[in-house]
Amino acid sequence: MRRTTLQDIATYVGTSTATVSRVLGESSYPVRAALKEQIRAAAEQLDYLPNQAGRMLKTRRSREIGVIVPTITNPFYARLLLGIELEARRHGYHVLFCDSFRDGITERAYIRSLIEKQVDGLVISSINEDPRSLEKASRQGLQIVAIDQNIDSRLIHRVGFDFFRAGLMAADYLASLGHRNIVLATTPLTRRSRREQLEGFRLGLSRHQIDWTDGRVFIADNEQEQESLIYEFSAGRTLAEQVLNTSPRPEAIVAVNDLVAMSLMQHLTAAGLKIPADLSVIGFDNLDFSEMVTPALTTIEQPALEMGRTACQVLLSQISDTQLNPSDDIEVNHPVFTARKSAAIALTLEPRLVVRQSTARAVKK
Amino acid sequence: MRRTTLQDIATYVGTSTATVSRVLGESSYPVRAALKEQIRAAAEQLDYLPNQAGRMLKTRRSREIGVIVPTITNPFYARLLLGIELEARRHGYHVLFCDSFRDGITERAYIRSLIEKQVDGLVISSINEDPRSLEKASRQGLQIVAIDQNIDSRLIHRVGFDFFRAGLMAADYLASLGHRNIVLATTPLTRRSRREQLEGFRLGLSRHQIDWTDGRVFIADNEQEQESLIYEFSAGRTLAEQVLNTSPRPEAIVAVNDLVAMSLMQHLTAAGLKIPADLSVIGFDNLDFSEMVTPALTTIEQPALEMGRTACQVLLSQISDTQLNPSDDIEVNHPVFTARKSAAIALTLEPRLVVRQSTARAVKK
DNA sequence: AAAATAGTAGTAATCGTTTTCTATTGCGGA
DNA sequence: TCCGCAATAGAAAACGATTACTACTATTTT
Repeated sequence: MRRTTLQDIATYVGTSTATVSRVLGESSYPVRAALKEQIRAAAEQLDYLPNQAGRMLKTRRSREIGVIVPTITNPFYARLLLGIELEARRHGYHVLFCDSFRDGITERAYIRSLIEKQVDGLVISSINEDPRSLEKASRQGLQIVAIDQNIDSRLIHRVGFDFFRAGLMAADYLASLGHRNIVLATTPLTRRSRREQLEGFRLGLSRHQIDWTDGRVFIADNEQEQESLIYEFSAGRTLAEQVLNTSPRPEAIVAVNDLVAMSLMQHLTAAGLKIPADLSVIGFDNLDFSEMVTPALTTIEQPALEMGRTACQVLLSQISDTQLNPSDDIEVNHPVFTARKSAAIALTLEPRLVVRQSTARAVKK
Repeated sequence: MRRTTLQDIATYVGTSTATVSRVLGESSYPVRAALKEQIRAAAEQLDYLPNQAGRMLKTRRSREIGVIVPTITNPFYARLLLGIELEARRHGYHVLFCDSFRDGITERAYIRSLIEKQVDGLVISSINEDPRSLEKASRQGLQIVAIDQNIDSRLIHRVGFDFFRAGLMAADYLASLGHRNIVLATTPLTRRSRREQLEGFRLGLSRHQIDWTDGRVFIADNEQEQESLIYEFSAGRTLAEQVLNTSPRPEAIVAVNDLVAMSLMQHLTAAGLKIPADLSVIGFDNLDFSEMVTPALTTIEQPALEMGRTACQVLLSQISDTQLNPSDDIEVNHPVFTARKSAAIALTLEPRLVVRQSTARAVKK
């Protein structure tokens, strides 16, 4: 049951571990062709698989990156993870996956644990506003890319999304359809991205001379509820109630993301409202599911897969940078990308409006 | 930038690595209380985090388990992964996540790579029918739990689902609503689970004296298409076309899973059919999304979260079994569970019918 | 009073790699 | 003929943790 080691092969062939390592590790160090063959054959014969723990200890690289997301049951993050994984695999890296379950303590424990595992880098959608725990990790030599959020720190790289512009676009679009009584329905504004979205939303309204009042933002405060594993679905229900209890009833709703939008529509429809005739709804993300619901959801796309890919590219480019390994350069496919030595990289992806059936022109009164 | 090691702490305090290791590792070996304190303080001071590579090499355990699924963008697998992770975390284990992208080669490469990483165990929803690559891994000392499928092997543990019974229930339910022209719409029958589902479906029909013909099974053969990352959505479109081109048109459809069902409904509705008035549809899985679509989907629940949890419990129980570590016994919450030494464990979860709005009584003619 | 034992700490071996030395050839050029 | 260098290979020293030994006290036990 003991696994085959380099030593086993060396003994089997009658050579030393040094030579075996050189052959199997494709080193440029010269070894007699015949011996090479013998060693390869023996490795095959004995089902040799290198023990990464040993290699890792010596080389100080694990070829693993950690990924921390708030909830994998949100398809947005599932897709993000896929993008990261696809790119990681392309470069021979593995993904250590962690679901923080939207809990700061769990998140910090994971960061710590990932450092112990010697991951070469970390992609995180952090739920902590405070960058200190990340900066500490960064000072331990860990390369970090924050994703889907904006963190202020010279140590942390960022692949973000223009939430402000997204909020602006949503408000602008609804206003341009003639709606005036437009509201924002959101989960608590604990993440900066949500606050930016709100600011964009406000600017959008003001551009159309729509007055701001605090009544324009509905917040679901059932962050803790676990009745559905997708907590946005509970939030959507709560928000639907709030909307129904408000008079005059809003004509158009900007939902903080597609999941909330879907749930909102479900409950509003159940209460007898016709969407988009009675009420327009717009979401953010453009999940695969958003065109499966009825009516198909109008939304602002946030390209999860591309975001994951890009984040991973940035991370790997920085890792090979740090480790001075010029052999395999990682190319980052982003126009704005410029690798500056020892400065945090920040990329921003642009929102795109996807019009479907959940929004309609305001009816003239 | 160099990380703190045990040696650094030892030097700092003026003691040996042995003592430091004993203190920080909470060993039962006695160490003077004062010294203990000093060491702990120094560890804190120097931001010490143990290097798992070193530990792993010596202890031969990584406290990592690998998870391989076919596509994380399918919420069923996302949820399964969550269940596994939740349970793993509870026991101090980490998850190395791998998406095989429904590709056998990739899957095998991952298995190999996971062994190299010294994972203590593996949970896999394998897309390879042939258990040999898994058995080989098992012979390398890896504990393996196959999930969401049935694999024939004395070496591989299983946490499955009664697909046969599920297929039976679906057929039975539709027939009991008075439908006679019932069909099965599925992706290719490359997985055993699908074939079992089909067999259950056949038996269900025969119990209601409904004749079998090959025309009762529709297969979408666009497994390769990547137009949507959720390939079931393309499959659903293809199947919808097949259904629309068939005459007489089926009265009721059993879809191979909820994703296919959703897509089917979307395209059939787009073609002008009313569901469930013109046609009943039933799915499998009971995704969170299945009640968000219109009409809300009737389906047979396959409890993904519980399945993930159970699989992880089984795996961990076997790991601590192998490693003769009786300290932390893992409890498997399943009635049928019996830990038999050196025999594969097999658990089966039972299907449950969830009735919603996509199915209705047949209209009398 | 001698011997066994509990408490405490350090030395050194070990896990499986990689890599730096050190050594031994044989060969071409001076 | 001698020197330097390329080709080839093994010995041994890392990497950072754990742990089996060894060793020295200070008690207990007999």
